[in-house]
Amino acid sequence: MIELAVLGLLKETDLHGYELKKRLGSLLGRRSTVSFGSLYPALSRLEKSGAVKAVEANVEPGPTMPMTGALSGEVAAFRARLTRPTRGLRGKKVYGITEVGRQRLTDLLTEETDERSDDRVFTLRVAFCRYLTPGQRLTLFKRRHDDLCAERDDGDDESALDTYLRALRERNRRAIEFELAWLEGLMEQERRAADEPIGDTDATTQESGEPR
Amino acid sequence: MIELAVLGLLKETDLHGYELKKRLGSLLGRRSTVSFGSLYPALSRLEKSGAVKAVEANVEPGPTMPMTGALSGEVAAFRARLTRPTRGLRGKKVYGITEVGRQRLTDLLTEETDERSDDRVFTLRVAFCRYLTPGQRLTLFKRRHDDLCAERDDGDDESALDTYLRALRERNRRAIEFELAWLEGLMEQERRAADEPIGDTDATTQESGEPR
DNA sequence: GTCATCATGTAAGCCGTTACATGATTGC
DNA sequence: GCAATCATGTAACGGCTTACATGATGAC
Repeated sequence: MIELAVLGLLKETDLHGYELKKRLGSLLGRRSTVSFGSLYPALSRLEKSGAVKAVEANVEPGPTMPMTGALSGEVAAFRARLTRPTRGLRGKKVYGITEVGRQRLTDLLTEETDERSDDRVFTLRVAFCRYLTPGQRLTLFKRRHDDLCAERDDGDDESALDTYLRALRERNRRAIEFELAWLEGLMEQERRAADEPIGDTDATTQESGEPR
Repeated sequence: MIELAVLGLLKETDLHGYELKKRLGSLLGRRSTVSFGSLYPALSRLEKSGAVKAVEANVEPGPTMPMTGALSGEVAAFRARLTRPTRGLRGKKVYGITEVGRQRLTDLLTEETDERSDDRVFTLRVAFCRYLTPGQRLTLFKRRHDDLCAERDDGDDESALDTYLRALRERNRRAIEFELAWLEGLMEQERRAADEPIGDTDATTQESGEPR
């Protein structure tokens, strides 16, 4: 789950941990944001497994001090030797995704998961599904659709429930119905896109990962 | 979360672990059902803390064999000595809630929780809110309402999202709106019930826990 | 007599959290 | 110089899962 989130965000652009957490927060909403205590260890794991690597912080030389003459080069080299090589000016450690990471991301996005694996995983998959092919997207939506149908057609006891249990059932039923309709919209859109393969509406996202 | 579920179910009637799991499954739907590996240890913890205790399995003597004469009593006593006292005929260990447990349940139902504590906790609270006073119920609903409002009024960036991120935002916004309406219905109902204190619609559930 | 189901439990491990510790940079 | 924010990390722990081990009962 956290790996999926990190790789998905890093595929778009290089980022450091702190920024990663902020983006994750705005992606998932205040509820269900990850903590530093799980984010940093996750980054270490991903680095160890070769899915991401620390990259030179891309400091645009724009508003840097003019740095008069030959000495400035020496100073920069000295500072570079002091701080660890992949740390930016403010101790930042910027990560980028690798080829291994890209492959891993695709796996995480398409892998078949155990029916009731956290809604957040599905949400993240949709959030990053622009990195999938139309066919893979359809599969993703279809699987969710089937799961929801199974849940809907499941517990219809209706056996003497009190007011609140009935209210809960009703809420659940309608929430499922709503998401099914939403999914059907997405699937329809996907099929339409497949039908007109020339003037597609969203060509920019296809393989847009800038190769570093 | 699991404690809340167990205590809530046991308040209605004594149950053994296996049955508890089944009821929990139908209460929460196939997604998010708990496993034995967490249920049994949870029961042990609750027993250790005095919130539940093993009770004599209430075997209705209905379809028991006639048991001729004085010997049958001896046999029954022998079997009772063999199996541990609180185990039923089939190795079942039936639990009942204690006074401590009832207090703990009320705490778990009314306790203020950290904004984003699993939706399942809220669902369980509603499922068992018949054990609360109308005022406590209103508080429960109101808090949820406020949390959802905060989430809704939160991230409205709208800054160049792709199709899928926009779809996700829209789904989220509408799901929140829907649940807010649902909550408002529940709150209205609660207030109406408070206004007509005589001919209330659901009197049976008020303090219906049979004292063992 | 054997298979499915009922029933309870333990062990290992994953994934995440909170709390703590540290330090750099910016704004006042 | 001090506080707020940015930034990274570690340690301890919680809660839940899977996989495993065990055994009773009922149906056929």
